[in-house]
Amino acid sequence: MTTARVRIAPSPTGPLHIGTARTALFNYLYARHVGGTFILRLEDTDVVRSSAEFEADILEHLHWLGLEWDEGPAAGGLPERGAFGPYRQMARRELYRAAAERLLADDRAYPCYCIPDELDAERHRLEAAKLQPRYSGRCATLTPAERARFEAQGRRPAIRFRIEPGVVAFDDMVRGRVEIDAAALGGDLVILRADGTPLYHFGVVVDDAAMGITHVIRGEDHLSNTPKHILLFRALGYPVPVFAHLPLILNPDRTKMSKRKSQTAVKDYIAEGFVREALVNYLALLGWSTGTEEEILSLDDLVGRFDTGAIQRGGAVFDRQRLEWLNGQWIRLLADDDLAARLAPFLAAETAAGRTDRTPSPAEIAALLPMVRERLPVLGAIGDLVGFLYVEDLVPDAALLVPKRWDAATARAGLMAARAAIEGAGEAGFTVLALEPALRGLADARGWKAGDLFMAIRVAISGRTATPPLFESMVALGRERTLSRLARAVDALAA
RNA sequence: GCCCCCAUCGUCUAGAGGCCUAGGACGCCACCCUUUCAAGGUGGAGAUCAGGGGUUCGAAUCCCCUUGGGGGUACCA
Repeated sequence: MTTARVRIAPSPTGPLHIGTARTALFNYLYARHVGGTFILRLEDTDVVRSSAEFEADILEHLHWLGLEWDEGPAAGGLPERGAFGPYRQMARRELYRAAAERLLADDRAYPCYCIPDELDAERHRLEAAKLQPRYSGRCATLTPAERARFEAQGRRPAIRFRIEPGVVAFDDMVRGRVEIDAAALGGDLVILRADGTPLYHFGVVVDDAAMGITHVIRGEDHLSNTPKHILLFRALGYPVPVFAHLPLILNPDRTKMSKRKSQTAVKDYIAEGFVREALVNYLALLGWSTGTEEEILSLDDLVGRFDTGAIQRGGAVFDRQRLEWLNGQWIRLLADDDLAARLAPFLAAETAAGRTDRTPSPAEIAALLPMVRERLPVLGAIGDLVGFLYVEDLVPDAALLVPKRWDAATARAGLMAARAAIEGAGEAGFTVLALEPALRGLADARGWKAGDLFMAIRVAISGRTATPPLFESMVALGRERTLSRLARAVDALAA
């Protein structure tokens, strides 16, 4: 056991993002590996973009991934957990206000009456002149009389933190020593808006301190901002946590992964039928490796092997193909009843979408498993694989019914003979074991290649050229329907 | 522009001075297996370790420069 406390602090301004999920995962792995505490905090101070729906999506999917937090807000009917709450920033406004007051009292901060338009204009002027945009400090030295005049005009001040000159250095767990000159920070920093809500940089620091966060593990996009946080921690008299900046997950063009260029919502991966084990496994190995050649690793395996020293420094391109491969691996490892249960909603969705006429029962799904398990890169592929079993009317394409080496007449004769053989074999002969030798024997007797006969039958019963194994498929379809589909295919070829 | 970070096969990575004629995985290509599709098996192509200087008996590994890429630079997070 250690007293390490780490957190994931998402903003509910969008559905759970793959990048947030990965950061959450690394925090979780670190916490569990060292026996520390994993905390969830919602940074909902961007009132305009935040929503309850997004918050629910984030919580639901972190939970879905298995990243259970030890402390976090009340949600979904469950009570708040942890002694450091509340865990939503909008409920902590008094803390920020009080912290800002302290900085004001110490003259480490001052009220700023500049209005956004003025600041924008100023910034654009500097950018146009190829100069570093930075706050002029115009309000840094206002006299009480000047402040009173602004107040009299009805201006409500934001609070700015004074950035003192000097070099800020820290030892990052993944990058080593990082030094940044405070002069590069853009001047005095707004920490509180006029309406009293904190800006990100301030909220994080006040909360991380108040919640006793010991290790801040986050994306590299925060690296340059870290000195601001360190300065704030110091000004407030708080201990500075240890930082670890993770490499970014990248679009194929190597820019920061974005909704615009990649599929970023975890829920969209779930909808396609990626399983949590694969997503977790894949995300963990994006930017980190065990140093061994193991690659199929459960969440528990990952916890046991996690080591911040092995975290990669360069960004990692998100490779969907590799994710799919891992997903297939995990699907193969699932227990029968587990896989069946996860498949059920996808089969129901096929019916809901009108692609099938009915949804198989749990018993039917269980029977399907051996023939589909190794053919599913994602659970959502189940419809394409077995949908033909659950449609009423199947009209096969006459052209597909004729195998490459055959002509239509042969196909018709083959299907008629096959139907007769199957019908003649009766109920007792309609098993996987009996069907194969019967139909193979038929092909031999007629001088056909078994594969051609099988292909014609396959298309007749399924409408497709790629299906699960034929005899299993026929049995799953049932004798009556197999016979009628064969008859129908014969008719289709006669026309 | 300025600041910071990064740099091994297309992609994810192993490699922490000699074990590297650079290993594995995904993807790709063959072949095997095979009733199709998968899965599986075997093999192959694929990286002058971004380039250039050093240091060293010896460098993918250490240092410097260059180049390239990324991130940051808000009263967004």
